[in-house]
Amino acid sequence: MKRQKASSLADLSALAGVSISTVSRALADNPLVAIATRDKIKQLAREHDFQINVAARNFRLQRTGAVGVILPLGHETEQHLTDPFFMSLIASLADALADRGYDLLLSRVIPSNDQWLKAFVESGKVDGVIIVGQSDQIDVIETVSASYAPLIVWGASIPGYSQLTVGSDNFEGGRLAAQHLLSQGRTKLTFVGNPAVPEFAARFAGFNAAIAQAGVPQGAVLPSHVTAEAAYATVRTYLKEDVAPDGIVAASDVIALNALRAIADHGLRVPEDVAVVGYDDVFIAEQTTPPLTTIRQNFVLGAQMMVDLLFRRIAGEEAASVSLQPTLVLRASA
Amino acid sequence: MKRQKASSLADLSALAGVSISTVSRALADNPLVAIATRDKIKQLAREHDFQINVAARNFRLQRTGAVGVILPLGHETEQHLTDPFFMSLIASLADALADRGYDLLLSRVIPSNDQWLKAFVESGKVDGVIIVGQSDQIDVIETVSASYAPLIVWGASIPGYSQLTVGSDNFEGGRLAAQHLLSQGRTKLTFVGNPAVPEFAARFAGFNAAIAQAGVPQGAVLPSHVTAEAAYATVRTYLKEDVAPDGIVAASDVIALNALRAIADHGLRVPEDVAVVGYDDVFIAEQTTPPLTTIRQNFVLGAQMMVDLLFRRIAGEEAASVSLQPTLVLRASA
DNA sequence: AAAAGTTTTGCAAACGTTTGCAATTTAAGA
DNA sequence: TCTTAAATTGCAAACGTTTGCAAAACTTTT
Repeated sequence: MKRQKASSLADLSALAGVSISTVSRALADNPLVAIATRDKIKQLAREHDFQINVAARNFRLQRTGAVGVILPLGHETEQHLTDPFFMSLIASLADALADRGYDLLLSRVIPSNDQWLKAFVESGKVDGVIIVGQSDQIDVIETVSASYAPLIVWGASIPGYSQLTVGSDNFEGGRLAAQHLLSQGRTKLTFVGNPAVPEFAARFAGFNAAIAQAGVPQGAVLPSHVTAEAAYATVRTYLKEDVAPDGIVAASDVIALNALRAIADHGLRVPEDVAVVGYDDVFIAEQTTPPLTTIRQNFVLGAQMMVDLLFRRIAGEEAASVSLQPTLVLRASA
Repeated sequence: MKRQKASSLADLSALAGVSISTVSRALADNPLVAIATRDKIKQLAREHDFQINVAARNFRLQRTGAVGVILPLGHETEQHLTDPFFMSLIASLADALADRGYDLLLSRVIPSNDQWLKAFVESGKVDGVIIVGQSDQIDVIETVSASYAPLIVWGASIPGYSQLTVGSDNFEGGRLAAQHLLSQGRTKLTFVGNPAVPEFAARFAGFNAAIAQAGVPQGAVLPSHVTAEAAYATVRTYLKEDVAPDGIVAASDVIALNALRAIADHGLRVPEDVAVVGYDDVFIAEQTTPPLTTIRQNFVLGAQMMVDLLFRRIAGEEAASVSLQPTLVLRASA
């Protein structure tokens, strides 16, 4: 009977013959309580394998110990389901939050009205929110972020918007990709990806900037959706109807992957006839045929920065948006 | 000043000139309170956009409103990071839980000692736990599951273990894959994947059963790790040293993908020289060259079943393990 | 107009913690 | 031994809800 489980401070205090407050303080190693008492109580806690009730503590402390991570599924419902980049980012977020003793509350939301975010932050379920990808909800985010500080967004920092973002420099990434192709003497470049997605818009802008600087003919754009079949079909059709480009910059690796297939199925060779540069450097990028030259985003660092900024905001400190520099990863496709 | 935000029942009760209890009941549409009062209070709540404090409510009701989803990273730390199948499963879990008004608390754990699961369930942070993949923690899970009912595992149901599992019938899946190759007249089959992983062990057993039944020579096994490079290297080496098999069953699509590459790099053709069957039917499976014939696991249904069983357990009802039938998806690789 | 019944409201406890402050015990100084 | 200071402990409130039970306010019946 001695080793029964103690499930509250009250249980433990009865066992130890002291008050609840003393038990609470003892377990927190508060020097207010005599060291002998402290040890005795901690020993007792161990014996009866006491686990403090986290929910109760958090409630008393007026916090939740959790951070909400939201995936808004705006224009591309399918995308986030499986997009390896976002998944890696989330895994890293989970780790970074765990390091600080926080839990990750995962929430997929399909925005139906523009109250979803407001409702979420005001529900009191989390101490802060990280939104993974702006999707088409940038204005909703902006509104809420004006009055709710602990809110960090993975995505583009757009002029005129004050939301706190962390993201790789998509303009630079797009520029890098195009520049790489241009440096190989390629002049007919096409960007595949839907510029309605803010991230993609910036990549496209960088792509254009590189082209403009090189003084070659303007590039084309294929506003493909992110899903696999859509990207494949788009590129396939494009190759049939038009003069083939000699270089393709894809807005993501998933798109690039399908571009590779489309090009192969069309009877052209990569990179000899058409070079392809992807974006993200997801884990399959090095397993495609040929392995994909791509723009790498450092998701581990990104996750850490987001969590960093978030806790700064929670603490009421200043914080500024961060732009991470993407890098070109050279493989065989370009 | 009128439209100030009310942040507690107390605020609202002051505004309405009634007691807190009445407000609480009114918002819950409790018929105990007069309909006129109810309407008035609900109106007031809307005007001052009142949001109930979920944490406080859950605390009072002695629940958390959250379910923990744990990814144990046992032998293959890298695997779950990006494995598309698990990610899809998690996304579906998020949806299924949201349907019931529950939140998903995501937790990646690298088992250091055998107390991690016990500590988690006793922390009082969640109302139930879903473990995604048994990893090498099957005994830890079994121990905890003996005394903690609301615990569901995605994985294999193994004789002698009583943990409540949902999983696809891995034996059947392995059998299907091998049988398909055998039906094409192939006789020298190899299984690629590490049988120390329980799921893989069952697939391998099914693979062997099909071979035994067909009466052809026993199959070989390449205990590859799940990571990309490892799988590639394993297959590559294998092809060099030995008589090439004419059929490969991979324990996962990621492995299959790399087998495809290794075979191609070795100068053999798929499926003419070597046919390959994958496992999972992740979204890239139809984008490989050639597209992958594979065994599909229905993760949407799987997620729903898990959530179903979990809530049955939470409600104290009976529940039994579920085995989902996998299906063969025919594409070009076999 | 009083009694009995019905509807509506409010009081207060409870959930398991943490913590300011007061009370008690112990030690130190005279 | 008595006073004063220091160290240790305990009391009680608070966090925002929900809910059993008692009280109050109405209705109906007599």
